Amino acid sequence: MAVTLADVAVRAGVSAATVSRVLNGNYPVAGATRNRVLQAVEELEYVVNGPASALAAATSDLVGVLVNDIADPFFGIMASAVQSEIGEPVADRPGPKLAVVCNTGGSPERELTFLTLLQRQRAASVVLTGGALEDQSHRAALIGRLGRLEAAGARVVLCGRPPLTDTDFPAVTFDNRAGARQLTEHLLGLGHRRIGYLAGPQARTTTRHRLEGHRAALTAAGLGGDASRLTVRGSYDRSAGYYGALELLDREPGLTAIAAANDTVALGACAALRERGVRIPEDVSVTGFDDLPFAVDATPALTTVRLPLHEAGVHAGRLALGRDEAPEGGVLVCPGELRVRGSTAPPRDA
Amino acid sequence: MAVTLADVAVRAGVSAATVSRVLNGNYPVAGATRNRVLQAVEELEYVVNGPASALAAATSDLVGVLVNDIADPFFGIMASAVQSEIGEPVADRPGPKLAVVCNTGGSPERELTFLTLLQRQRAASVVLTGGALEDQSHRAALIGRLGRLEAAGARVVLCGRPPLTDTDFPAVTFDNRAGARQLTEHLLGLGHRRIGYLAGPQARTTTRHRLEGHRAALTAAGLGGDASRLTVRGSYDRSAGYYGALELLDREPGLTAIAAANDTVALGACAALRERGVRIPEDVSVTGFDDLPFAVDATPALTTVRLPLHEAGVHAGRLALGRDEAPEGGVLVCPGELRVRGSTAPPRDA
DNA sequence: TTGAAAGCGATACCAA
DNA sequence: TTGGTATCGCTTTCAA
Repeated sequence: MAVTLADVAVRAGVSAATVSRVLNGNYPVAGATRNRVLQAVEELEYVVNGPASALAAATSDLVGVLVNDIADPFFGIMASAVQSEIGEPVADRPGPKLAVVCNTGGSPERELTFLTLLQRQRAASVVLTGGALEDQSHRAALIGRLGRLEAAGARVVLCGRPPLTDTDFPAVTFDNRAGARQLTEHLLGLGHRRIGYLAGPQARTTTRHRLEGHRAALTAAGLGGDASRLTVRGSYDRSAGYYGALELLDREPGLTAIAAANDTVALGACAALRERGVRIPEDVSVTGFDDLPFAVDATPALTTVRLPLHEAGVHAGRLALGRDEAPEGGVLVCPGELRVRGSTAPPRDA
Repeated sequence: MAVTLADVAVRAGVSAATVSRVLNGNYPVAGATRNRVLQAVEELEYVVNGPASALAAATSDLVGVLVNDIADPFFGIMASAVQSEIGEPVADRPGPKLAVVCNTGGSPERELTFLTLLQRQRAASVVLTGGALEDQSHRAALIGRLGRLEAAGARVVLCGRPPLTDTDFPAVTFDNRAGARQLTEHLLGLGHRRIGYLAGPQARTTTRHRLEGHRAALTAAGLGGDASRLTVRGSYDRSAGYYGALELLDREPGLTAIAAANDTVALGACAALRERGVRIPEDVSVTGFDDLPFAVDATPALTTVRLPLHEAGVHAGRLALGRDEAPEGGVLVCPGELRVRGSTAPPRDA
């Protein structure tokens, strides 16, 4: 049988209550007693029984992090940002928390299922990252689930998706519209006129907002007419960028630039262009939306809209821990900031 | 207060024991009773209390997956393979397990710490993925931790690292030596004679085995003399590939090929070369070790040694679940398989 | 086939 | 500053 708190108590010659107090450090204990307890813990190699303590305290030290695609470095960075934030020992609360990374794969059902699983584990908090599905019935189901989670004592934080109306869960969001607009404006400023756009999957907040920003820029430049012909939709992965770029070249051989809804897609597009013998950035410029270390040096011509993702993850982590006040109106917007990296070539016919 | 098993029992007009039996499905219950219980569960929106059940049953349905770098798609793929193997999450049945992805960042201390946290959660099993540190004292500490985990009832599986001598934890491994050797032999077969090598971090099993394979190929070709001059060490990330490639070009301007210890490093190398105006694959060929969807179309000239990663994850998942017999001697080797993708150009002076 | 009741291991309240 | 002890919600014999 495993060593229990009672064993430690006997060894240290104190009561179970005292051991618990020492371990949780949230109650005054005499120095000498304290040392004896710690020594007993050491000698017996005692490891707290998480479930038992979660049962008694009615909360665990698990933090759920829902991601759309765990193989995408974007989410990897978010997850580790949250983990490093919650992993540090905190003054007011005992015990480092453990992040449970749940990969929904973008599936709404799995999103709901994971939330139930996390509720079952009595997760201390839950961070939902990445774009949300724009679907009324899913939205309703989601709100129901999150409401029950909150009622069960969990803290809910949205990170990278807009706040849920009719709820007041704190949200850390990006200004996707403005960012995408800046991105396209930048290309326009360089003289590009035939710009393809690789959009994300249907009915996602990020997809829509970024596309809106892109179109707004085009329209302002009097190029709104071509917009829909030069937009290809796909998922947020590399293959979408690959096939999307080929499709764009097909539709418009005179293309001089491609803007992608995220960096992973942009990399796929670069691959397709290279395979076709198209030079980057001399024949076509490719730009992606995120700003991952991942993408930084992969495509030297990449123009990125800087979104402090890591920082956002930390914010979400703090909110999940309850260390920050929820921001004004429950929403914290991480502003976009344009950053041009390497050379972004002018269009061929400029 | 949250809905409990007792509430469901009252509602269904049965005892708590019966509800438990219905929910766990591991005991005969009359059909009618069963239905009444399930209906009550539905009506009350009952969610099992994981900690309570883990306490009573002395085991949880958490499976820990330790990874070296969660932002590396390699580990993302491993993690999701394990997750999908241990069970498509289903809310109403306690069967499916939940993967807890722990990012060690390659730090030995964090590795140990996470293992303690997982033991505390009474994890049903633990999968350690990726190369292991070659350090006696860490190895001893690790064996101690894993032994205690096992004693506490957890199943331990190694995936992508060699078996631990003096223990009998099942292991799923890759033939890193043979794979790396094949990779370099392939380059040699194409006529390359000045081949740079981007090795991984010090004291890692994968680093050493792959380097040995590479050197064996060079030595067999009578090129062992240049090996150490043309080897640069770094971490397993993109920037290591970036700076490593620049360093290699510096040391040997006449370089015609670069082999990298993994795909992420290879991509970094490609970036550096492009930035320097070196053509890939015309001036220099770059090859990476893994075979990730991630890398597949990123570098068309990439020569890869195919390692069935997903399959390895599945194996690890099965072993973690106890669904497979532990393989002979506790070790399952996933053989390497050479696969050439795209064109790998001949050396300039060939 | 079902119910009653004894734990599982830690927490926190109430005394001392 | 400490100890005793009643929970917490579920699982699992043991009886019925």
